Amino acid sequence: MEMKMKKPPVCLVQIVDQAAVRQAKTTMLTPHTARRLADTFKVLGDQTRVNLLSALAGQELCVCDLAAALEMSNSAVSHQLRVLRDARLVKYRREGKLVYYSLDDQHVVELFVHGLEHVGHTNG
Amino acid sequence: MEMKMKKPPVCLVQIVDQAAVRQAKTTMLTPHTARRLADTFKVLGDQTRVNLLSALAGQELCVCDLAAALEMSNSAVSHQLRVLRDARLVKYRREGKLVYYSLDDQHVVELFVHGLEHVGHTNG
DNA sequence: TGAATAATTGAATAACTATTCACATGTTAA
DNA sequence: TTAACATGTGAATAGTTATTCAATTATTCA
Repeated sequence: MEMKMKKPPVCLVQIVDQAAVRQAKTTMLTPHTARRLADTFKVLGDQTRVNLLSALAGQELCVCDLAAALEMSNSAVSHQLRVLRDARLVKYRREGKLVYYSLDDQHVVELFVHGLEHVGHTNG
Repeated sequence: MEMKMKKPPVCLVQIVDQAAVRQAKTTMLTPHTARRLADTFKVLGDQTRVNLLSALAGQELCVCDLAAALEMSNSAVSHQLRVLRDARLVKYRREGKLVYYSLDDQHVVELFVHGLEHVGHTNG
């Protein structure tokens, strides 16, 4: 969760290893890339959205069925689906009164797999 | 323009496709796993922590050098390092007054790579 | 037309979180 | 002991967000 607080004064604490700091600044991601990467992970960092994505891993589902599967209100699900849409993680198609959502690509699944490896669980 | 009002039904879960909902419930992660996966991504979903991890990608660094590289206060860095430690994403070793942090394993780097693929894929 | 259903959305609110500040802890060296 | 320094931490604060509720939009069908 990013906060736009005013920038703190640069701390004038002593640097131990100037070369190491310079090296770190070269390996660090650019501010723009770091922000975008963090934003991507932030979207994945919510249980409801993880549930939505894993429910969509095998099939497309309409909003009300997603709500039933997650046992949540349609409104709450719809709000989170918008976040996933904005992050280009899911796509949707309308079919009459229903809107079917599905994963936008397989990257999410790979991210889940690697994340689960870190978690230390392989089930799910 | 006024809207005709209708009281919402008591049960607001209207299932369209029972079989699809059952199927979704089987593909969904367990609540415990979903929570842990979301927690992992949540830790990665912060620009400061992304910066810390990418700074540590090539070398170990002490707290004050990390603070210098990120141009943040030692306190703010220390707070976030604790989050990374609790998530077992970084490890540390004390050397006199200094505490050197490093990546706990290289799996974080892989997560970053896959996350960056998605970032590059979204193009905006 | 109008009613019914599915989905979306805006506002409000409560819960969460990243940073700052002040102080505490721990280490080294005199 | 004392000082100096690196790091850690609790509380306060302010920005953020997930959910609920109510209303709106969109589509189909009688």
